[in-house]
Amino acid sequence: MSQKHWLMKAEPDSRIVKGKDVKFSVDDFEAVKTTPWEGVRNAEARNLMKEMHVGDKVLFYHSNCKNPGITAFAEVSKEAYPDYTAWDSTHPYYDAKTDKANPKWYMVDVTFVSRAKHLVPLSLLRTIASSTDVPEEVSYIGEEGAKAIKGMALVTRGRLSVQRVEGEAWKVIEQLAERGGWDEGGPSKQKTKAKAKSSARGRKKATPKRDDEEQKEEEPEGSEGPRDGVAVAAKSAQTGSRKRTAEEADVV
DNA sequence: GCCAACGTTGGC
DNA sequence: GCCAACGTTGGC
Repeated sequence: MSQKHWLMKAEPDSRIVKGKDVKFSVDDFEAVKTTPWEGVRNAEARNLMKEMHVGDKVLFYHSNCKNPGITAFAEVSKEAYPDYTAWDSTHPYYDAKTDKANPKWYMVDVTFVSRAKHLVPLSLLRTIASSTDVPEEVSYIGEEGAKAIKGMALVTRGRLSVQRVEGEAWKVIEQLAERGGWDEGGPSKQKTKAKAKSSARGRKKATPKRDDEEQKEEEPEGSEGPRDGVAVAAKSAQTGSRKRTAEEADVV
């Protein structure tokens, strides 16, 4: 398998951008199952999406929230195609500088696969990355595993919203998500509050919307509508990019 | 094409 | 809500 691995960020908390809520949590994701990863407005993140193939595996990451970390596993279900939200002036990530004849921004479709049994917090990954010895509570990942974590873009360059993940690191994340072992009630914690959110009025976000108006049946409230989740990605998307690196930037 | 100013991401 | 890191923009 030439299958590759990736990590994509989304924001689980409500945040209104241009009148629309860009929230897209793991609950939203699980509810819609498949979503266009709209809104990425960063060249490097966009280039990485263009490299994706159907079946590639994706780590779903909660960003800009109380307990940032990996919350689910997903996979690419449609290869890169133009991100039509760039031409929608009402969209939070409208880009007036692009035109349909020459698409600048692209997105892929991503499909939910499963939840991480244990949310794998960024704080844990950082701890592993900064420790000379493998933290005892996750000793099962071994030194090699710890080494793989140290090389993750998530740890070495936080701001990229779409990142490549090496096979070794993927395996370690799987182990961590499956076995846990650290104090999940710690600094931020996440565990228990799991459900309840998505149900909140069923907002899903990005469904199959196309630019006309999608089907958002409910929600009369107007602007801050529920869906659009992926925008998150978008936002963060603009972050990362290359500056000094170029290491993974070779993407182009 | 360098670099300072500015804007944004996103952890804490 | 603060602010550090870092990407982007634009003057020169």
